[in-house]
Amino acid sequence: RLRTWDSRSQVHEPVDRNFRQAFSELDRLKDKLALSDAVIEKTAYIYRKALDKGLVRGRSIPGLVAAALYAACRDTETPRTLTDVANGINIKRKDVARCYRLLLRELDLKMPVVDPIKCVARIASKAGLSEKTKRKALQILKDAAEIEISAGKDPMGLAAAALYLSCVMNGENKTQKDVAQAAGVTEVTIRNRYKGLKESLKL
Amino acid sequence: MPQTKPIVSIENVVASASIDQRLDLNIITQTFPDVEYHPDQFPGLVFRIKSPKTATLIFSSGKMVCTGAKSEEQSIKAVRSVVQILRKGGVKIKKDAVIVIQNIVASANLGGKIHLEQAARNLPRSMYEPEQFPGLIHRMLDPKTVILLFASGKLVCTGAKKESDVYRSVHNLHTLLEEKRLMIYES
DNA sequence: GCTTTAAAAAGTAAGGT
DNA sequence: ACCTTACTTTGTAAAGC
Repeated sequence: RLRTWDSRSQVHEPVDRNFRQAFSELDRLKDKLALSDAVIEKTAYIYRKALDKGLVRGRSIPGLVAAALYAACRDTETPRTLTDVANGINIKRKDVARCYRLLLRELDLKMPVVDPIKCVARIASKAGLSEKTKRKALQILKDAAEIEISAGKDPMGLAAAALYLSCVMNGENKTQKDVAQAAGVTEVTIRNRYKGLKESLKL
Repeated sequence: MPQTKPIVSIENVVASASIDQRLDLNIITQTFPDVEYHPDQFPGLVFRIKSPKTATLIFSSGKMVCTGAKSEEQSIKAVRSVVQILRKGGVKIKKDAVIVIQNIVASANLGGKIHLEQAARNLPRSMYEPEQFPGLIHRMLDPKTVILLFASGKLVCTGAKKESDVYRSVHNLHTLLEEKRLMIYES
């Protein structure tokens, strides 16, 4: 396993030193972000393709490793945000996002769109919400997807709003601020999505 | 073929120009008090004119970049105007500027909503990342342009070198969306 | 890669009242 | 809650770090 790592460029190039350094960081991240072996292997596969395409030339290796890792999470629908990966590797979120889009463009990768339903569990546990509230939020999001209110909206904001709406309906005492903080979005976004969900789903 | 006629507006035209002679930007700065010139920050001097409303970057090499015009014609008119104003201010410019349109940005409305998520899966060379940006980014090969497509059916087309490229791009995408049944009409 | 210019789309964000 | 301002994305040239 992980033989992919060893079958790249010559061991004496500066690029290779950075390469090893970047991947020792990936090992740290594996624990920090609780990543599976499958995700790590997929990261290796994607990074290898980027190397073969010459995408690493003149670019920061950590940035591309982070982007490959994020792409692997997306491809396997592992709920890790761009911010999680960026914070873990200690790079700006904007840089990881730019490298990620470069990988999609140059390697012709097609990723499943982030599903707000898969964001619910994380937000709910961070905010300490009940199972009942979580269940109702999932149903709200399923209904929302069918009416296509989700198009163009941040999945995290939608999931947070569905959970907040669910709290209100279940009488669970959580503030917008609690949910917003757990989801990493602002109260304003929750308010806007909440309004949209209530109106379009007539709840 | 498309069921609706898209409404297209040219929003910004970028042109490069050269008067093939060096310029002293410090003298221009003294002559025209409204220009912005901070060589530490950027080598170009910013020269704004009210009509056509544009901002032209002037470099010591005599090359320029004009941005903000609403058409190819206005962009060319703006560059000529800048050169004329410089001459009136005492700057000796021998040749007329050689102007090349480099980029045209336009907005358009296809007149119907879009199944964005399906479009992301069915349109080649497209990416849709709602956590990063609300629009789907589509790279068209001919004309070679990039279109930012939104769920509302509105879009932004950029990268065109001619106004006709804009209309062709919008028509091509509109036709493609209809063929793949990604448009939702009647609102 | 960055710096600066312009403009649109729609979403998100931040600050003030 | 509002409003305003500002940032995200796309493309493009310019000279220089």
